[in-house]
Amino acid sequence: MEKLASDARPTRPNLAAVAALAGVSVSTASLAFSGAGPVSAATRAKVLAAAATLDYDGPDPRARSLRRGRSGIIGVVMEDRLRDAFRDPMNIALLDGIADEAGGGGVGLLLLTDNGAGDSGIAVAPLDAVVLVGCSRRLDESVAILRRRAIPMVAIEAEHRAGVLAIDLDNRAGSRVAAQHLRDLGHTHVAIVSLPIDDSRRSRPLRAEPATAGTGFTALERLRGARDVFPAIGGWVSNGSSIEEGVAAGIELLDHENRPTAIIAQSDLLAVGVIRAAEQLGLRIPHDLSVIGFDGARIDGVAPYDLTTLVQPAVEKGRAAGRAILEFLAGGTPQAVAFTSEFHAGNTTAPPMAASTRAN
Amino acid sequence: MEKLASDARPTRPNLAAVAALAGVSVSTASLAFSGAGPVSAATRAKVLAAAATLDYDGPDPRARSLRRGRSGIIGVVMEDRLRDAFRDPMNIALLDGIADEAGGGGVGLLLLTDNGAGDSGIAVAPLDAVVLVGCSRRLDESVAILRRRAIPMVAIEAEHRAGVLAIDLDNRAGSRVAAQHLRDLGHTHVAIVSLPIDDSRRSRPLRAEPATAGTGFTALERLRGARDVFPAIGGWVSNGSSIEEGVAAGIELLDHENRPTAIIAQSDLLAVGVIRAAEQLGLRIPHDLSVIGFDGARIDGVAPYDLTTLVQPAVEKGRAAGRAILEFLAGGTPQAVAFTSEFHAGNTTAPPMAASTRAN
DNA sequence: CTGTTAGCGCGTTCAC
DNA sequence: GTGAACGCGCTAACAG
Repeated sequence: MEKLASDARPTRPNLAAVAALAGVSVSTASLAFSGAGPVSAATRAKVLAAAATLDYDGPDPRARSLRRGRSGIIGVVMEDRLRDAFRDPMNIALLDGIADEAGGGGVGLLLLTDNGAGDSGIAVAPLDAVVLVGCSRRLDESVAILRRRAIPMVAIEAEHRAGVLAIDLDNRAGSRVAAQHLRDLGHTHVAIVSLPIDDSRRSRPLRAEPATAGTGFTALERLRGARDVFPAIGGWVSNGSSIEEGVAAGIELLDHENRPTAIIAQSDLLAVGVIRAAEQLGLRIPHDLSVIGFDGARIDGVAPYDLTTLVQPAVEKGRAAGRAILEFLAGGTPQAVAFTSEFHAGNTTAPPMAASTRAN
Repeated sequence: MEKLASDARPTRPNLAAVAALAGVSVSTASLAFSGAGPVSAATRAKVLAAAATLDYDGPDPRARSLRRGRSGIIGVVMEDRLRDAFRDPMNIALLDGIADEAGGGGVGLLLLTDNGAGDSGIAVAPLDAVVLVGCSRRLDESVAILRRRAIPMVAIEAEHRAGVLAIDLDNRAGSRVAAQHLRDLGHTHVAIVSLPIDDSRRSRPLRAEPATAGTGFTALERLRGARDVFPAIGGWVSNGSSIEEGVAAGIELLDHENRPTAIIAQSDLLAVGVIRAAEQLGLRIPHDLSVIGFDGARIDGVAPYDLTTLVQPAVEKGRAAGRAILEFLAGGTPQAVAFTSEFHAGNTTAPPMAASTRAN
């Protein structure tokens, strides 16, 4: 009795129901929807009509993905909280590049954050492939899981790992160019404002220690580049790429007697913040202080300055990641890619003021 | 023969294999992983050991999601390209709020863009629920599909639709407050810089036409609010919420004799752009021009101004959406939510200069 | 061109 | 506590 009563379908119609109503077999109905095989126009029409009658609109994505072994979902893993990650325009450009290249044809980007704690969803999401965005060793466990699952991985600017395709940027060489530029101008007292270099996420002075371990791979590489030229360079460790952090760092570094004549900021956002701080302190750019950034973000609000910086191809990095993933999914074996940043000479750097003219 | 040869498993181990090796049944093994049922500690240990031996690490997400009818994925649909959507800090705050509330426990946010063309992935992604972010009628078809699939939908600031839970903001009332503020100060010649109001995505003058149709629901609501106070208000339609667009609009509206004494910008980013444009033209804020924004984005780079604006609870909107979705998924029927924006009196508005003092 | 048959890998009834 | 069997909804082989 109950069974008969519940015959009024409280459940979504399935392909079998449609096929039955259309008077064809399930496989035929399946082909009619996927369009992957030879189906006569008449049959397809019948199937579609039956589907319309039943309010059925295509195969269930979950069953489809089980059967095909593909979900159409690409995971994008970041270590930060979303709000922090998206504050940095480089990450947005990256995402955009990935979406540009791999986002068509029914694949979506699944945003995942993973701080190594384990509840990241990485282990339970139906992923076809993964892009690791600047991910540190904290994620080793997640990476191991994905590797066992044979899910292709691409890492953008991260330490190289077996089984993870690397998309790199010449962070060290670029920073070296920046530092050399300052040295060539005659600067000797130079400080750096770095991106976060470890988990602590505390804004603090940057000592001369090597800081080998740590999570901020990009930050460490850029630091190494600067130290290739100024081995003992110190400065300030920010806790994120933002103008605010740059201002704070700038105040710390500049608001005393023995201030540096030039500052290398590890991102353009930080550089803009440093410039703001300098202005607040009454310093003129570039006469009293040279500032150089990194990224080429073309941030609104730098005006009237044209920031000297290293322009990196952020969108292209994303595109390369997207292409690599498509190639993986097509069964190929994409090659690692290394991008280079390009020095842009703006008007925020100049020779240090001579001591004579310096005193006011 | 072939079958025996291929016995060396080239395929990922599955639960059955693990169970066999552990000498237990599949259901027991399943329970050992999900922890959902009573399993003795000894048995679980055996299962886990077998899993480790086989390099098996937990149920296949695809099969799991078919069986349970849940994928753990929440779709976030935006109409824009990602790069445009993420340029607006409000959208980022929104995402963050959603992730905050619904992002724990193995669910991720799937970014989908849909321009109504149909290849959005919305139809094929294994979604548990969807958040529509400011989506227009162009997405009606996608919405219909989701509705037939009985996938819960939440829409943030969109025209109300049957079967879609609304999370609203008092855009009209807020804009009315802004406009009234200017009127109270004595302004009569006021212009507006609006967000995009249709598909054309062309920056252009805003005529006095009502512009009823169109995709920009939020923009139209805010426009209506302004017209509640200044019925014939005109201005400029931007093609996105950015400082650059604000500058362009500002130049258009201000660089001639008969310029307005106040400008209502539909976003803080636009407002900052307008301020920049005004500065470029040698106008002082707020003496020569009053500017009022919307959002309360606290944009880096407004200094030294404290922008007069309407502060909206963007993160809270996201949180509400996330909570609503969780409630839907728990079988409940969440209620629509309407948020209100709050007027913040900064220092970018003032009475219009008297004619006598005006002519420098 | 179309129908039949077997699973994909798992969770969940039931019994024992 | 544990085991056996069934089916989620679909698609990939093959057979006709």
